[in-house]
Amino acid sequence: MKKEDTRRFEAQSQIIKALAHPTRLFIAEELGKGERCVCELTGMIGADTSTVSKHLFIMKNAGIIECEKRGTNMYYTLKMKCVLSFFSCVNQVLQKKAAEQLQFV
Amino acid sequence: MKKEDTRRFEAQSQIIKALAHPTRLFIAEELGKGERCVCELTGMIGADTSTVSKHLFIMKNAGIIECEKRGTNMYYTLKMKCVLSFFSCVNQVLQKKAAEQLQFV
DNA sequence: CATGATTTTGGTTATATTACCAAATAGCCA
DNA sequence: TGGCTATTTGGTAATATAACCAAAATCATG
Repeated sequence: MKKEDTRRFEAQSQIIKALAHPTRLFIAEELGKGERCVCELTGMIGADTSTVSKHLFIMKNAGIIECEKRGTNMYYTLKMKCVLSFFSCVNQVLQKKAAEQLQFV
Repeated sequence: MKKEDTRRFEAQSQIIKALAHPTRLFIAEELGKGERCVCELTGMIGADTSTVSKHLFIMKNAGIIECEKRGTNMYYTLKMKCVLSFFSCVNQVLQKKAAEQLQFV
């Protein structure tokens, strides 16, 4: 593999990693519905605020979401809506796995 | 977040994690072109055979690829072609990031 | 300015991931 | 069978992730 390809795959994997966590998938799906502040997300997720804040940082850093401060609140929005298209494929994989499991019953 | 949602997001993230590594992205892209045996992939990747084998296991376990043994070789194929659609979105994110970087020069 | 609310940052610990080496396994063929 | 090739599995060490708590930073408001 060429060095330039390695860099490309590293950059790509950084973005995919930014989605590869249950909490971050939830955030992506939730922000797909509209903007949310950290406290709203924290309430829904049920983790420490600092934990949620760090998840948001990872996603923002990857370029998936963006934020805007209004008052004391930080509002996050989904910048790259296309990541929502991941879900349909992922669910296809899950369905296929489930169907295959059934064959062995 | 409900318990059942948590399980769903965990299952989804397991699949996305199976793609969230440079080597595994390479494998996905390569298998998108056709079946490959472990030794072919190992040659292209330039890592230990056991390392590549473990990457393949993770992807197979996630339901993304499947394999078939012929002789002493194990041939892997991309089972869920839809994962290739991830790339287009990921590249959009990368392009947008690159474009934004340029603004600050 | 002091207070309270929201968010981020720093620090620590626990867990997960990854790479490599060595050894085991499986299949082919002389 | 014995040896050769391809692949997987087990073990270990290094690194990366992730959770929580505490503390700092930011902003509105009395």
